[in-house]
Amino acid sequence: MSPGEPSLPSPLSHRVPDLAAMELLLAVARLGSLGRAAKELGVSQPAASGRIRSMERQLGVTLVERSPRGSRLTEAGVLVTDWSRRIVEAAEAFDAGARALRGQRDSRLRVAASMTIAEYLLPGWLVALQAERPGTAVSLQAGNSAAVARSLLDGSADLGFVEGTAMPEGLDGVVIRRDRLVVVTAPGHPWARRRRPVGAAELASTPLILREEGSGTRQVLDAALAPYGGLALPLLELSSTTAVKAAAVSGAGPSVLSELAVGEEVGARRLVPVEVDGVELRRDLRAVWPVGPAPVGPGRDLLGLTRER
Amino acid sequence: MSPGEPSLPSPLSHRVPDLAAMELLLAVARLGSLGRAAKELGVSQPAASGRIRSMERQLGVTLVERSPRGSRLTEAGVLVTDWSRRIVEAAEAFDAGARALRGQRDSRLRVAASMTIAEYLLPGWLVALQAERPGTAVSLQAGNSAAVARSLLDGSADLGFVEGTAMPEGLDGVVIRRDRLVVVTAPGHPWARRRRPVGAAELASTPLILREEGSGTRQVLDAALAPYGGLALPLLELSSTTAVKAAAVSGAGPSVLSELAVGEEVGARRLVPVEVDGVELRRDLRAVWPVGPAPVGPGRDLLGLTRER
DNA sequence: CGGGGCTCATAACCCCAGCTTATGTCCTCA
DNA sequence: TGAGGACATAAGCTGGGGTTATGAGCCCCG
Repeated sequence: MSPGEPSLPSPLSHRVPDLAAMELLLAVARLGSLGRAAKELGVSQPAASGRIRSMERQLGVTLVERSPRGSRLTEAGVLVTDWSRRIVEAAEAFDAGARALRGQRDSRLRVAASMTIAEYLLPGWLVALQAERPGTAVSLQAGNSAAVARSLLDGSADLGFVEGTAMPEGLDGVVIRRDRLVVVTAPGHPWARRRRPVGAAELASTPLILREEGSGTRQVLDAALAPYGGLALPLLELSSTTAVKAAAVSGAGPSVLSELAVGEEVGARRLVPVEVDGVELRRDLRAVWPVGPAPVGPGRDLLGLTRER
Repeated sequence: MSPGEPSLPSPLSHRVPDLAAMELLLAVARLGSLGRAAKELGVSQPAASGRIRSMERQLGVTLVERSPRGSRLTEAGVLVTDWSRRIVEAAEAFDAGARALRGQRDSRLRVAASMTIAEYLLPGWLVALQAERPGTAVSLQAGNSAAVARSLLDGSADLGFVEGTAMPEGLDGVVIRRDRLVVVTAPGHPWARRRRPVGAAELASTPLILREEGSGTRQVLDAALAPYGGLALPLLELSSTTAVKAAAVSGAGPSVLSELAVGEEVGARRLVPVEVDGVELRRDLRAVWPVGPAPVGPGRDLLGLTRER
């Protein structure tokens, strides 16, 4: 009952239907019939009927109106179907990523990417690539900028993606996007309610939750704060973006993260962005390849999908 | 093999681990130990170990390094964990929505909302509200503007959300957001490759995939096109946003939809936005309540979460 | 009007994925 | 050297979800 509690009372998966049920519901919505949906998913009609029924029981809401000449979604069914679609689409991104991670050596396109890009952008690109060029096999290797450069130079990757200010030796590339670092706090933190932006000097003198020294994010931050009293002050030093986010959400203090990394959290108000004045916290995201002509074939296709908007 | 094929060869759910496994993986990442993660989710340690192992088998990738003093994620594990988090977060939104849909009559806050808002915005708000005010019971009733107004006036709802140009009789409210309608086509359509924006007259004279007459989207479009040769021309008239999107994705023709509705599709390049010149396709999203003072208590809390940015 | 051809539901059976408990091994630390 | 934590292995049970077979409404058409 105390408001500051972690409050994890729940095995979420017990209250939410599984992916198969959601796929089935989407198929029913699209095809207008349990039987046809069942056939499309390769199960028997009674199985489909039962699955939908148990989903309705679990949710406590009627989803489809069954009639002797087909099934239509109820109003609630339309909502549940749309919410399900979100989950299924996230699952498609997962699948595209996982498939690339499994990474057959004979893939038509071998990609090497920095963690941030592999985490937040690449799965979406892969889904789009799959839609545009079905059957293109892509493999993914994630690592820091140095590892990406190495893979490209020794021929074990065809196309790379890196973030950071400098362009690695021996590579050509293009900027595909600009990333902004944002200062975030838990909603309870005083900075979350501030009217006036936080100044650069104040930011430089406030202990922050940060990635360890040497990370791309940290480098950009240190460079930006150098004119205002030296390097960023660490309150906590953690080794992964996820850990940093978790600490920030739990209210341990303010943090600085890529806007790519905090999109979801900001949307759900688990984190609040804090305006900052007088510091430019931007960095380029680049597609890179060994010095020479730009990639052709599937690499070129993927490259075409990476531009913002 | 033909590129235009529907190409649904797959029961996605067979290739993607289930939610329980993903929750478990997130817990392992956070807690650094299979045993502790198992305890948190209320299962035995061997169950957790087996689950992770079968997820690794399914994905063909090692996710955690097990050692006699704990478990750490591998590089691939970090990626998979992050991709899983996306899905779990979508599932949280689903859960929040479903819970509201189940709608106990004794809920502290009874919300009535138009379909578009209930589909695309409300679940996120409910997740945020839950984070901010744990335990607030919310019920949801979805319908068109008239139904929302009725619910508010007869006292069966406390707070409403509607889209559209006019403010319903007998209600007070505030604009919480502006929605833009966008013209979209499948990537293969000629408009997707156009350099010059489509003109208003051209839009008015092109048959479009549309919601049925009387829908909010249709009204805005008709009003905007009135000066340029009358009402919008229907190529197909469908009864749900989902059906319209599906038709547009399949390449049946251009369509006009809320940018809320097409965000995912545009991100994954299943749909391409087409620039339009000379038409203002905007509408207001409003929070509404019976004439009188603005809501207090949980209604006020929710209202505070609905402002953009 | 009577018979396909849809729809969905019910019934009876079956199987295996995944859980539990009990125990073993390995490492670390006091 | 012994206690404690973390993971693995083994054996046994259970039930959710699948299957086939069949029945019952509704529609249309000859």
